Amino acid sequence: MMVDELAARRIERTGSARTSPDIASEVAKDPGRDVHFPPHSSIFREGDAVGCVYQVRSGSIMLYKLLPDGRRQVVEVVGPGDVFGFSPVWIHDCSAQTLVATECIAFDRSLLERSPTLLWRLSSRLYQQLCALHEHVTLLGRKSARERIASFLMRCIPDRGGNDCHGPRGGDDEAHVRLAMTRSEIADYLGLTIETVSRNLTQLKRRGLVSISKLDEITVHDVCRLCLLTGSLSGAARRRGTQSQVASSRLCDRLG
Amino acid sequence: MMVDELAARRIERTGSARTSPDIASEVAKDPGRDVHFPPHSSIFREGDAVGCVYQVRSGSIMLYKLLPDGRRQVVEVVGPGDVFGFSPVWIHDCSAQTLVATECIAFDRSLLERSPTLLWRLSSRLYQQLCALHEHVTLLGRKSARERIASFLMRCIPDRGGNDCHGPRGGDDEAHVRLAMTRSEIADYLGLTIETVSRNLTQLKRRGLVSISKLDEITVHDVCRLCLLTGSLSGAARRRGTQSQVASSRLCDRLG
DNA sequence: CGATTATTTGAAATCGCTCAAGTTGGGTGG
DNA sequence: CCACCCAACTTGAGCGATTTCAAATAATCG
Repeated sequence: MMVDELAARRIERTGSARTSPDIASEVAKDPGRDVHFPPHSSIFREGDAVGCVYQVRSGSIMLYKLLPDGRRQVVEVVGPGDVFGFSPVWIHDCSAQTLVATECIAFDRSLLERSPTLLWRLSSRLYQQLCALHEHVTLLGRKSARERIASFLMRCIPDRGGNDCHGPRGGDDEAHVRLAMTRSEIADYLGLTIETVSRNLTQLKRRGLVSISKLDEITVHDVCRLCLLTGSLSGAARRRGTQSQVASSRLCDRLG
Repeated sequence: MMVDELAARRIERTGSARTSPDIASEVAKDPGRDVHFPPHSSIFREGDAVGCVYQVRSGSIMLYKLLPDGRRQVVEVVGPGDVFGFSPVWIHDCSAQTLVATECIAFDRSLLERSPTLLWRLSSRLYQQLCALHEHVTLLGRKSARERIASFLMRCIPDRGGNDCHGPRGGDDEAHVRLAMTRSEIADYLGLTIETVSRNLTQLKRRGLVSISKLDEITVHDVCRLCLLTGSLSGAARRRGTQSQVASSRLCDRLG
C-alpha cells in the first residue's frame, strides 16, 4: 500500500473508528485474567509500554507495523493458542488489532516465571509462531502474487495443504472459506496492493478454481489444484498430489 | 531463584542481541554440550529430525528455506545469544548453515523441560527473535530495493539506527562494515536478485555514501544519510536525524 | 598464470504498482 | 420496498522497478 497522509490516517482509523473506544490498552494486569475484545478494536500500538503477555483463546488478531510514510505491513495473524504482546525491550514492537471478537488470557510475567508448565507451553507456541513466520518470510521474499494468494487461501482451509494433508475426501474436493480480513488487510499481509489481490482472486474465479458468493465468502472448488499454485509443492509431490512442505502455518485455525 | 530472576530480567531489559549471556549460565546442572562448526558448513536441513535446541555463542548462522523449484529464502540470520533448531513438530522447518566459524551450545529437550530458568531465558530470546522477524517481514513486504539495502547495511553497524542511536560521534560519521554474506546470500535474505543487490550497492557508491574496498568490506561515509534511506525514519525523526523505530533487529551483532 | 567462480554492467522483458474509472453491496432513510 | 449513499471492491490502461537474460570484468585459488 502506498503512502500519503490520507492512507496512513485511514489505516489508523479503521481500528478505532469502526467500534468502541480503544479498549484502553493494558487494562488486564491480573495474572491469568480473561479479557474480551470486540471486533476491529485496537489492543495496543507500536511504541506502547508492555504490560503482559496475551494468549488467544478464540478469535483472531492481526499484528502490524507502520512505516512513517503510511505503508503498513501485517506481520502476523494470531489465533487460538498463539501468544503475543511481549517484547524484550518492554515496548511493543508492533500494533495489535482484532479482526473478529476475540477472547484472550493475559499473563503477568511473574506468573510465567513461577509456572514451568505455562512457560513450556509459551515456548512451544513461540517456536510454532517462529516457524510460521519463516514460512511467511519465504512467501514475501520469493513468491509471486498468484502464489501468495493461493498460499493464503490454502492456509484458510483446515487440514489441507500441510504435510499431513489427507487429500480429497469423497468425490469432490471443495472447501468453503470465510475471510475475516478485508482486501486491504490481505494486501498488507501478503505484501501486495488491494488491486493485485482483487485481480488475482478474479483470475482464480475465471479459471473456475473458486467462486466468490459474498466478498468474504469463497468456495474453493478444487483444493488440490489450488494447492498446486502455491509454489510450495515439489515435482514429486505434484504428481502424487501431496504436500512436501513441513510445518506450514495454518491460518484456518486463526481466522474466524 | 532470586538471582536467576534478576538475571533473566536483565536480559530482557537490555533487549538487543548485543548482550548475549548464555541461557545456560548460572544453571548448576548440565550446561549443555559445546559444539563447533567450521565456516560454510551445514548444520541441518529442512525436514531433518530435531535433536536439540542450539544457542549461538559466537559466529553467525543463516537459516533458509528452499522452494521446490530452487528459489531460496534466507529466513533468519542468527548470532550470539540467538537460539535455533527447534520445531514444534520435531522436524526442522528450515535448513541451517554457518556463515563463519561458529560455536554453539546444544540443549536437550529434557533439560529445557527441567530447568525453568533456562526455559525463561529461551522464551526471552524467542520473543526477541520474533520481533526481529517482524521487522524483517516489514522489510520484505513493504520496502523498495534501495530501502532494503540501506536497512541491511544499517543493521551491520553497531549502535546505530536503533531507537537508542547516539548519532554521529566526533567530526565524521563513518562506519566500517565487514559482510559475512555473499551477494547471493544477501539477495536471498532481502528477497531480491544478486543483480539488484549489486546495482544498488553501486548506486550508493556513486552517490558517495559508501566505498567498497574489497567485495566484503564496505565503508559507510555518512551513517546518518544512509539511515535516511532505510524508509524507517519518520519526517520528524528525519529532521532531528534520529530514529523512530523500536526494537529493530541488529545484524551487526550477528555477523562475523 | 590460467581456470573458475563471483560480481558488475547493460538491454530488454515483465510483473506488480499507480492512477483513474466503474461497479457492487450493505446500510439508511423515505 | 425502493432509492440513495458511501465505502469497499473490481477493472482498465500505462508506467516503472525489478527481474531476466547476456555479456564483460574482477576476485580467488590452485
